[in-house]
Amino acid sequence: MDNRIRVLIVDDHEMVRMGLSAYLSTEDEIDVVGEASNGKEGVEMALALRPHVILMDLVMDEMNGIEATKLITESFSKMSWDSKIIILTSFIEEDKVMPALDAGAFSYLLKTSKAEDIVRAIKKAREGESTLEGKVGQVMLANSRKKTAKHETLTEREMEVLKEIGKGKTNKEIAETLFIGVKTVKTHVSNVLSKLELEDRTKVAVYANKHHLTDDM
Amino acid sequence: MDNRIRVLIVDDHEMVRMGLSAYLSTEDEIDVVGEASNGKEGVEMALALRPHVILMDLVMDEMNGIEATKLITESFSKMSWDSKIIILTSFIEEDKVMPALDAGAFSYLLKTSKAEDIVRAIKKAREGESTLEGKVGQVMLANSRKKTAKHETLTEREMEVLKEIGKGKTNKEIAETLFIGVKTVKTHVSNVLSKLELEDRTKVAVYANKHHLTDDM
DNA sequence: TTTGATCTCCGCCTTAAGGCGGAGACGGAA
DNA sequence: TTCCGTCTCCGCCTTAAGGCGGAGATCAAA
Repeated sequence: MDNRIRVLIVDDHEMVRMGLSAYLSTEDEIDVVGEASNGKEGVEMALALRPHVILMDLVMDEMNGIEATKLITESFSKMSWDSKIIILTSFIEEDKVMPALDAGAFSYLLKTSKAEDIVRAIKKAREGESTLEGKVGQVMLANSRKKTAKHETLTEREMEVLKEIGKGKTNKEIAETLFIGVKTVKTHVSNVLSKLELEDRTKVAVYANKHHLTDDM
Repeated sequence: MDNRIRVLIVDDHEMVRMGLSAYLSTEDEIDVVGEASNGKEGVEMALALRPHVILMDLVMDEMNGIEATKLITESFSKMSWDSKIIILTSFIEEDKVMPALDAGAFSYLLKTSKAEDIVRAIKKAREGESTLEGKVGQVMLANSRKKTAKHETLTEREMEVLKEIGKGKTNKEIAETLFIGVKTVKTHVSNVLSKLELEDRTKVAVYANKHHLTDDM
C-alpha cells in the first residue's frame, strides 16, 4: 500500500477542476483519484473511492456541498472510515461556513487561496489538523454571538408587516393589504423596530432585503 | 506580427486562473499574455498588454468585473483599440448579466462551461461574434422591456445619496457622511424621488437594494 | 459671454412616522 | 379559572420627511 494522499475533487466549474487537478498532479504526495461535477456525483464517488481528502465546492446544482458533506460524513461514520472534507468556496459565500462545518466539513478554504496553501491544507487534513482560512474565525465568532437572527423573535403578524415594509409600502398601504387599521400597523411596526433594534422603517426595509425576507424577487 | 489570440485572464480565484491558463496554453492559436487577480489589476494589465480577448470574472474584491469592464471599454474607446471582454461567472450571478453587457462586455459564459466551449468563445470573440450562454438570452429579453434603468439619470451626488438611503441612513446621517447640510440632503432626496418616480425613502431603499446599488455587502 | 447643469443652502408648510400609554377580544397553557 | 401572548384599536404628542419656491456659486459647453 502506497501512502500518497488520495484526493477527490467535487466542483461544478470545469475550469476549477482542471486547475486543481493539474496543479495537484505535480505534487508527489498527492494523487487525484477522481473528479465530480456536482454533489450527487461527489457522494457516489466518495463512497466508491474512499479518498483521504475531498475538496468540495459549496454552490452546485443537483446537490450542494453542504448536503453532500452531510451525506458523506454520515455514511462514513457508519463504516468507520473517515474522509476529511475541505470546503472550497468564494468569499461571497462565507455565510455558509457554519452550516458547512456543522455538516461535518473539516477545513475551510477560499478559492482565492494560492495553490500551495491548498496543498498545505490537504497535507494538514491528512494529519488530522484542520485549516480555517479567511474571515472564517471572525465569522464563527460573530455568529456564535448572534446565534438566533433577530427576526426569529417576531410574531407571525409582525413578520408580515416586516415583509410589506421590505417592499417599500407605507403604513396605509400595509393596512389595506392586511385588512387592518393603520393604528394596528403602527403598533406592529413599533414592535418590529424594537425587536430588531432599528430606528426607522427604512432600516427595516434594508434589513428585510438583505435577509431576503421579501418573498418576491 | 504573429496572429495568435492574445488573452488576458482576470479572476481572483487562483485555481481558476491556473486551470484556464493551463488549458489555453495547449491551444496553438491562443496565447495567455497575462493574469490579474482583481479588477484593478485587470484594468492596468489590459491597458498595458492590449489583449484581443479578456476573460473576466464578475465577483472580485478591490474592483468587480463590471466596473473593470466599464473602465476598460471606456479607455479603449478613446484610443481606438478594442478588446473583446468575455464575462465568466457562476450561474448564481446571472442577475448581473445585463449590467455587465451594459458595461461593454462582449460575451457571457458560465464557469460550468466546458473548456472547449471557452476556447470556441474566445475564437468567436476574436472574429467579432459574441457568445451568450445560459439563460442569458431569456434574461436579456426580460430586461429589454425595462429600457434604461431610471437611476442612470441621477447625478453623481444624487447617486451617493441614493446609496446612503440604501444603507438605511436618515437625512441627518447622510448629511454627516457627505459633509453637507441636511437641507441639501433633502434637496437631493427630493430629486432622487422624482427621478425614480418613487414616493418615499423606504421605496428608494428597496430600489437601491434590489439593484445592488449599496456598494457594501 | 451666455447658458445650462450641478451643488449648495434657506424658509414655510403639510403629513407620515413613531413613541407612549391604555385597552378590549381571543385562545391556549398552566 | 387565571394568566399570558397576540392581534386589534384608540388618543396624544414630537419629529423626520418631503413638497414648493427661491437663490448664490461654480464650471464646462456653446
